[in-house]
Amino acid sequence: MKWKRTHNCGILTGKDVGQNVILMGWVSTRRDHGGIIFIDLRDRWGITQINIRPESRAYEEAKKLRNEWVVAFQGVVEPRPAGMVNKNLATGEIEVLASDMQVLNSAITAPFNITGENVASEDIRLKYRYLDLRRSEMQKNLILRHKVAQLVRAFFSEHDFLEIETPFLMKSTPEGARDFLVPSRTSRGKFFALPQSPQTYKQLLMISGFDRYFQIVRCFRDEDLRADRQPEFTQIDVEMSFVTEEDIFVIMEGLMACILKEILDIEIKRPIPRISFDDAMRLYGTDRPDVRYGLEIADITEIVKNSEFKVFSEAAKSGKRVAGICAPGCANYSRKQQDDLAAWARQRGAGGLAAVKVGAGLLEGSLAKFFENGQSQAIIEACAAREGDMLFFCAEERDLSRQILAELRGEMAKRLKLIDHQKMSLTWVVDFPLFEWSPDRNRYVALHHPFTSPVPDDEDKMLSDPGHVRARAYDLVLNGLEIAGGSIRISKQSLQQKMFDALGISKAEAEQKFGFLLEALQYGTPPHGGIAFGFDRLIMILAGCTSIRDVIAFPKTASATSLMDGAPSPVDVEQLVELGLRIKK
RNA sequence: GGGGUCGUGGUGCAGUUGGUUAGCACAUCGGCCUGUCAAGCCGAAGGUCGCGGGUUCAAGUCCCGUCGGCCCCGCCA
Repeated sequence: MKWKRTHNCGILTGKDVGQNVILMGWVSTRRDHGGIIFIDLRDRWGITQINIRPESRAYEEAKKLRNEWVVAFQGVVEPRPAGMVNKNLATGEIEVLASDMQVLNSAITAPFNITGENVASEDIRLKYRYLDLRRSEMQKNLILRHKVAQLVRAFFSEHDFLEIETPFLMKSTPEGARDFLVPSRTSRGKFFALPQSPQTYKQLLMISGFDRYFQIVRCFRDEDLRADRQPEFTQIDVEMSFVTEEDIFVIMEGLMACILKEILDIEIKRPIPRISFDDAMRLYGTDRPDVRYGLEIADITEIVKNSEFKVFSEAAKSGKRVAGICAPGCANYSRKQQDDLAAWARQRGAGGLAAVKVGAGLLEGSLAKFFENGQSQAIIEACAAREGDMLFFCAEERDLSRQILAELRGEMAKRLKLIDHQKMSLTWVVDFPLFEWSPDRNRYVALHHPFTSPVPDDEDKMLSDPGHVRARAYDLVLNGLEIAGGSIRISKQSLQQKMFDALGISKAEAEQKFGFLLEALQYGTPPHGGIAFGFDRLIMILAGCTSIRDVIAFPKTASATSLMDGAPSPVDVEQLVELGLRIKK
């Protein structure tokens, strides 16, 4: 490389006209007119049009240029002729009239188009991820990711937080997700685990006195993948001492306000609304409600218990819930549309889906005759329905009812185009249960994690009535996606021990697995709590993507492999021998 | 572990109820062209339809299996 670059490809504008410049980048497109040749030269800052005329010293060489070759151009910034300005380009007012050129590297033909429409399928993109990342969309996403990371660091730093790194090689702990294990060479037969989150470390940092900690940190969970779940992902991890929920909410609301303002220029209203877990489940059927639209669930079990409509009354009497949503203005739904929706619900495990039209103050249609006027009116009132609406009900066990209606809400919102995609709706979900019954393990498990503090009033129920103990836990939900979750932690050793008891973890096991924490808690632990954001998910939403793979530079496939480098892969026998491992056939 | 869906030249797609030489766009190569910006025009090369088996006179098209991508359930404190 004989030359030194003077400018990047996204910066030159009309005010630079006349300057002699040297640009370097990739050939994005070439337009060879036989005489004049145009090259769109691309780097991560943008695209600049290079104009190569037959009289230029670069001309003969430029005829050989192909897409994705790496080249340097020397030339003068010139204004484009009248009417030739490209408004789609930041540099569209100018072009560089090339006087000389150097090919820095040629390129073989790319396996897919890097510029233009015609986006390759995802497996090809993943195999050639380094080329996929040249596409402007991917560049935009990773630049956005960087910007948010910097905002987060600046925000926390300004609020007196310290970024402290914690180990990736740690002790495997029970509970929670499956660990990724790393065999130890020096302690043969023993294993490290990669952190599912730095949970215990950040609590220990609080004990150490590092009040106000944060970290943008990789976490690892060996569980099956989803569009919003990767085996390694990034959290914004936060912990504070001498705080209550309110202190944490205030800081996190400040962070979200800052990010949404800086990135999307959206002002959010603070405080962010809160909803209890119970209310969320009752009104939305899920603990992460999308509140960009209404369509709240109405429970009419008690109203229809004594109705003539056997499907409802018998279900109600047998303990099932009869509940539904009101679809505004859908009274004109055809028989076929109703049947399709019922089939859709049956596919999800429902027995069926009853559709009832709302007329002037009374229900209408084939089911209406089963309800007395009083019942009819009560149903309309419970659903806050108006004439011209359509009510959809199912009669199922509580959990299935919630699950189906939660999905139905989403489906109807989509069909009725009730979702404002510009909108960012944040909600705190609070008052989670501390425990959840696990039929698999035949015991209660921690809904959040075993270090979550119970609500003080409920402490005495931890062993006698675990199902009704509330947790000092909270989630932050953005447009129906959980983007953060946290809690006030247990800071007393005795309460932590009680927690393990309630979880059916023996003294011996607790000592073996969490002994270090139980011991540490006795050395003067401040009350503390925190939260962790799913950084990838947050970026995904801000970028308007539907998969976190699109905001991660080198993601894994749904089966947790890397198509680019072929990981995971077999290793040499020698490596296994060193570790004292043998592969079972 | 289960369910769904996709798999056709380098890439993205089309291929009717199974039936003559598998189409189109972009990319590639060659030619023409001095103002384009997804340049244009002319021409060429390139696929046996993920893989294996089966049904049939005949399969890209039907069936079974298998591999891979994606989505969902389980799982994810």
